[in-house]
Amino acid sequence: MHKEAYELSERKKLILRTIIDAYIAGGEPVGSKFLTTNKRITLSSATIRNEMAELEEMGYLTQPHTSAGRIPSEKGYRFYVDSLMRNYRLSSDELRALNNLVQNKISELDSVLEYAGRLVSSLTNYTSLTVKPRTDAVKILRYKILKLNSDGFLLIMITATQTVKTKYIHMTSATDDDGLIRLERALNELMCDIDMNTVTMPLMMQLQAQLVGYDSQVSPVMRCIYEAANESDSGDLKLDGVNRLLQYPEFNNIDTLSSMLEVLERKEDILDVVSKSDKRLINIYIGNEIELAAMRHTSLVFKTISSGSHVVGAIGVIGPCRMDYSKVITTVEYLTLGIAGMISDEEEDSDIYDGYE
Amino acid sequence: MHKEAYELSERKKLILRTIIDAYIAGGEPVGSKFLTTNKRITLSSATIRNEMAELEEMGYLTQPHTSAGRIPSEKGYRFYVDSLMRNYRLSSDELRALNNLVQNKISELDSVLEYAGRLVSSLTNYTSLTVKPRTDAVKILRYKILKLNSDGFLLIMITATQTVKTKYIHMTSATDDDGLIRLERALNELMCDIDMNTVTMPLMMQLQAQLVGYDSQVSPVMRCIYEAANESDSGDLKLDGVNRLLQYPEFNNIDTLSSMLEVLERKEDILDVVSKSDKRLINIYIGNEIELAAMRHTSLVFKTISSGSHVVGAIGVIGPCRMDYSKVITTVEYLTLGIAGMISDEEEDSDIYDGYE
DNA sequence: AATTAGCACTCTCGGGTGTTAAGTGCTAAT
DNA sequence: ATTAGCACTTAACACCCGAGAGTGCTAATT
Repeated sequence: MHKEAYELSERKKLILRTIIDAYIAGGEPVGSKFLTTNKRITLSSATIRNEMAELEEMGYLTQPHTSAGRIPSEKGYRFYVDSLMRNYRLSSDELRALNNLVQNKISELDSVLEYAGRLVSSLTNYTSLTVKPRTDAVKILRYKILKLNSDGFLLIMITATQTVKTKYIHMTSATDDDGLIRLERALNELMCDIDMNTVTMPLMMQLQAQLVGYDSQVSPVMRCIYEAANESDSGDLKLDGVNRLLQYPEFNNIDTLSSMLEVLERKEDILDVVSKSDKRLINIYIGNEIELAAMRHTSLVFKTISSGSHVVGAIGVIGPCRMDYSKVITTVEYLTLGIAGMISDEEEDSDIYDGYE
Repeated sequence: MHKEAYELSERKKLILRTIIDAYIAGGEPVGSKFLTTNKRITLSSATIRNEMAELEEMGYLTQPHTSAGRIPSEKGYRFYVDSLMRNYRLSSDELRALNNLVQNKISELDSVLEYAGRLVSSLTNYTSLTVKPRTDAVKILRYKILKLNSDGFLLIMITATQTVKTKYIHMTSATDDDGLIRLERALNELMCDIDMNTVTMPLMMQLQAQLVGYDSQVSPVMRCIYEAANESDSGDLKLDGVNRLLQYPEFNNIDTLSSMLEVLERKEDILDVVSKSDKRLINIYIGNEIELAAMRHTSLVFKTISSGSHVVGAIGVIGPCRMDYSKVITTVEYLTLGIAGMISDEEEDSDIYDGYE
């Protein structure tokens, strides 16, 4: 699969994997002597040292200083994630917690994501992130007008993405029922399924023409429609368990921590990364693999949740490069699949999206 | 106003104020020698030392260790805020930034709060917080039913707080228009302006009775109404500029920082404090004045934004006890007033709340 | 030819020590 | 009542030293 796979002997792979496992678990540089305690490695420390020196030369390991053990480099982690890592088996407790959330069928996606974030953070002990995707400008398929009282009416818009938006519109001058019916008809004739940025003067004039006598209503209505169509939910990123990062020695340094918090606060950047990501597979960014300079010492793992063809959210984890990738990946994948299933179940009940905001 | 005001000679007050001003500005314990450089104080360091010793005995100052200068105690800060502090004058740059936000009439309250938070944080250099209040279970004043297609209809609910909620309801069995009209009428007769927790069996049976032939529709509708009424927007707290706290030496200690982040993550606690606060004046909590143990070393300043009689949000600042109270108070008050004004302007345009989510 | 034992070397970490600077409290003089 | 002067306390910093961990290299062993 990878060129590197042929570059390394089985023995080197074993040593590399053992080192990375140990470093992920303990967080301290791993020395040759420690490796001799591993049952699967029956070599003297000297031989291991030679192998480690070669692995370092090849770029899989680095040394914090000459008299310390080795720690994985980014290339090392990458190879580990791609080829070496063992599958994590969720414990029964963990499974129970995860299933609990999925089966508990909380109807609103927002709260599902909130609980999911909290759960992922507590299970993995890293910071979790949940994303609600941005919804771009949207086309409106159909209009309904509902007179509420003598002062105004409710404009109901059904969008192309099968959601409903409503706006209350205050009537500047009394408009009789006939006017509202004509307005509704005119909107449905002229303003359906078009890109709001292409509304031109001729169209506007046509609209005005159809509504002679009620044209004072047109401009507030148009404003509302325009707003509703462009209400781009710019995407929402929520984090949970930020303070968990503090327990890892790599963030005991104030500078590292500071740059980390800065990243977490630049939510647009993270949203950008998520929006540009693979929508079907799990995404793993290790250290500098992400373009953000301040994320040099952190890794990001996430997966989007899809319902049918469209993305409804994403769940992931942010933590140190020394992350328990195996556990994180398993947890995130299990949960995203579960939530996707839960949503598609729900959609069987109702074709249109039930409950929106 | 305060008993303490009589306890202190003018000279003590001058010394105390000068110490607190200096400590807020510099963050380092203030010694007697430094105070002699102040033009308004024409005393020798020895005299000042005596006064400082007395102020310490009275509880306004403390000493980190015997050979350090003095720092204000919580009592000291409290007295400073209540009686000693000078008014801060916003600079023209600051005024411009603040006015810019207020005059820029962004229509959605959400984005206004978001920008306001960012602005407050950047102007004061502390962490800002913005709160959208929780909306409790709500009574529904009126129902409208709108048939969208043969599969289902839209249930529109106008609430007592003048907002509109809609739910799409899937029809299990085909229901003709007459059924929907009768459903709407029955809901408006029986289910208006009542507390959802008091819906009793007799009421349910009455409802069923009015809808003979269509009763299969009743239970999903009831479920939706119940959900809509109890969709308690549990309040939303957003923070901005968390990383700014790192620049203050009081948070250079990992433990302090950790407990701080923990507090920031327990948003419910902060929401609680805000919801129980004074709705008209600015609220200032210094250190332990707040019940949360982990906030021992932080202060919280905030003010709610009201439109007419109801609270639409709150803006504030979290920072070290050594906070530039004067600047923070002025900034927060100016901005909350500005936003309140901006909202009430808007409400002149439309009686009902225009644009909700 | 591959592996291993042995050893000199390097580097960090923690503890101990001495010095410096800041600031105090007290006493006696003004 | 105020102040000068002085002895005292303490944190902070720099410095040194030894212990411990781990390495790379060489020579011996399998």
